[in-house]
Amino acid sequence: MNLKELAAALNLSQTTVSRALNGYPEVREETRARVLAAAKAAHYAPNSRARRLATGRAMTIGHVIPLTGRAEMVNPIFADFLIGAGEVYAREGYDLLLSMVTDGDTDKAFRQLAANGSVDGVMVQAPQDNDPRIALLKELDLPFLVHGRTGDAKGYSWLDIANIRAFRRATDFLLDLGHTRIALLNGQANFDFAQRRLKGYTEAHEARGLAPLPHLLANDAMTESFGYLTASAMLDGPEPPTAFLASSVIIAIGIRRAAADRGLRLGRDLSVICHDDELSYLNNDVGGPAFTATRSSIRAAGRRCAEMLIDLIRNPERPPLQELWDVDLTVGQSTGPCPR
Amino acid sequence: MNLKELAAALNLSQTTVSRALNGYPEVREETRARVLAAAKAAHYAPNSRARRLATGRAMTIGHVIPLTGRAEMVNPIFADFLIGAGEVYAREGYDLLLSMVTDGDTDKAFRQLAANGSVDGVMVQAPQDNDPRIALLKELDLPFLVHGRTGDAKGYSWLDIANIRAFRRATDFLLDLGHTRIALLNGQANFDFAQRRLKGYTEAHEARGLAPLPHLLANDAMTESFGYLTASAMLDGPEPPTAFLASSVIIAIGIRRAAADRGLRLGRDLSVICHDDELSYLNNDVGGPAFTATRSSIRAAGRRCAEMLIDLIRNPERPPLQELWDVDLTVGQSTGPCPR
DNA sequence: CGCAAATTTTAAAGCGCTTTGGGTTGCCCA
DNA sequence: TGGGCAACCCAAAGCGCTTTAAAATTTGCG
Repeated sequence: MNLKELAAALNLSQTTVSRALNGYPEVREETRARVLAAAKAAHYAPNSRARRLATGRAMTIGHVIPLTGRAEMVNPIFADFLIGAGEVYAREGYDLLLSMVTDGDTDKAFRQLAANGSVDGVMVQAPQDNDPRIALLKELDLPFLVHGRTGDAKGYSWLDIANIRAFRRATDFLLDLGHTRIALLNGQANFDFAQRRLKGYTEAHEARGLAPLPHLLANDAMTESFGYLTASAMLDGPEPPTAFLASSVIIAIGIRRAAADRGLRLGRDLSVICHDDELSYLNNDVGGPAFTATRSSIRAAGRRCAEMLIDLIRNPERPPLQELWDVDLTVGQSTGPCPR
Repeated sequence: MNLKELAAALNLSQTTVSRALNGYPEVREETRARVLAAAKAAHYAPNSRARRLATGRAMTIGHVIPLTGRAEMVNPIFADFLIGAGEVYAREGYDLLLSMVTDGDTDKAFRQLAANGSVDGVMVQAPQDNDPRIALLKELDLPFLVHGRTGDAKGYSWLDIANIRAFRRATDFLLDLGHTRIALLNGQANFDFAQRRLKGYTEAHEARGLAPLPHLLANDAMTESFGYLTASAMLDGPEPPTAFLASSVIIAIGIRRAAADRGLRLGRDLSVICHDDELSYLNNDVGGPAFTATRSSIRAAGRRCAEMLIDLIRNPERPPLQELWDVDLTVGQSTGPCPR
């Protein structure tokens, strides 16, 4: 059943039927009712391919996930983000086009999307310093929204959390407890968020005249094994840390395993703070939060990012939207005063 | 730049240009070369909306993710699956349309997809018994592939792992080690895979004249907190288990936390086996596998499912494709003989 | 009651591509 | 010389919708 047939069955023109269906005012309410009833009865749904061609809008938003060898670290986080964004897209009538590209092809993917018009806008996640994607998307004149930010963060729209402040806060909390050997297990160094977190960590130290210890800093994809191996090595090495700061719950879980292996009790023998994206399957709150954590729901971020991007798409002339979310520190069972 | 302009610039008809670009034989190689060069120079890419309308193919595959209150458990698993599938789609020129729907609307979502022709086929994950989606998709005549299976598993295409065998194997392994109080922390009971795993577990017991202990069986969304809370309760309860069987690494991590809280060492005081989907950020293999596990890469499953689905789309008359993957048991550090 | 204005409906022109069904051209061979 | 056959190329007809411009109908009002 297509529009033509439906119109014929109703003895109306395609124009009128189309207008009735799309809520245009120039059709009598009685006619509209008739049309809607017939459409429903016939299970008519406009062909989206034709509609997209006719309107010139794709009603689709693209998420491009680069698959580098290692940065699939994005997974646990990107999934929840995706779900948040997807909820909003569904509500607003947008489709979500997910594109997996091998790392070097990100450029090509964006150009392709822009050239063949299969999306109205794209979401950019986890920017690195001076991320080339931003310049490219500006050049392509494709609406986009960055989750995170980079560089001077001017001239484009983004939503980010206050990483510096969060990690400064977390570090202060540990310093206040008397810890001085605090390890930082961070994400890969080229990500902007990792740099900001390091900055917060460093600032907290410097404010007290302390210097972070280089042997306690590590960057890598945020996997459980990174947490486990690095914590193990640090704990077994000289000048072991008495506290860990981890950029993700997943890393913290690895740290916890390393601690357990050594018979160390979290919160007593060893302190751990992590950044908690509030992943749905890693709820940190059951029976009181397990990990002391800086928290910010990545899913909520996905939702808000989607809203902002849609806003941008609908109002192309809008100046950049920028939102900085503050992050709170939840004290859990994984921290305690520095032993001895 | 569109086809018309490109053709005009080349002094050729749209037909010829289109054919040259799409590799049809009835165009001279010299002409084709000219066309390709011009297209490249002009950064021409055919408008996908127009192409889809003209060909009648969407070149898109749909994944519909139901967002029930709790089954967002799917997350960690669906993300890796998605990545695997996405790799194949990209290679084969298909787009991936991701649709988040609130649980009751799954039907509507599928009907919509079918009616407005925005996808050529859909992927179905985590079927429940007698999953209504399967009947619906048959009725809608939309190609689909099920990851998992249900019911008699005839009459439609699927890829599944040998859940019964895997869990029977794992249970036997624990029984062989002398464990008799083996807890099973399974996924939600309505999922087909959970039922099969329970079956494997039960069969292993019955083969030795043992009966599974009801108080050691639990079903829920596969989160860390489910593992933690349930294991905690069981360990503190009467007749505590000496071994756990978990349907996911995430659950096992929760169990490990419960064990650590009680000063129990895995592999010595308590044994744990889990099913490992080989999630990229939860590598179980660093420095020897942490958990003894039945393993099967969910990402590889995603890849294969995508290939099968595309095959189905391209050859609509093909009889159902069905693949059952065997699962191997990797012995790690989390299991040992029953203490005492 | 009649005419202009407002309301409702329509025919037809795209949107940018693919594809059908012919045309041309050039070459070979009788 | 010309008929037949490839090899190339093209005009035009869709694909199913939206939207413009105009026609038909109804309404308002002196």
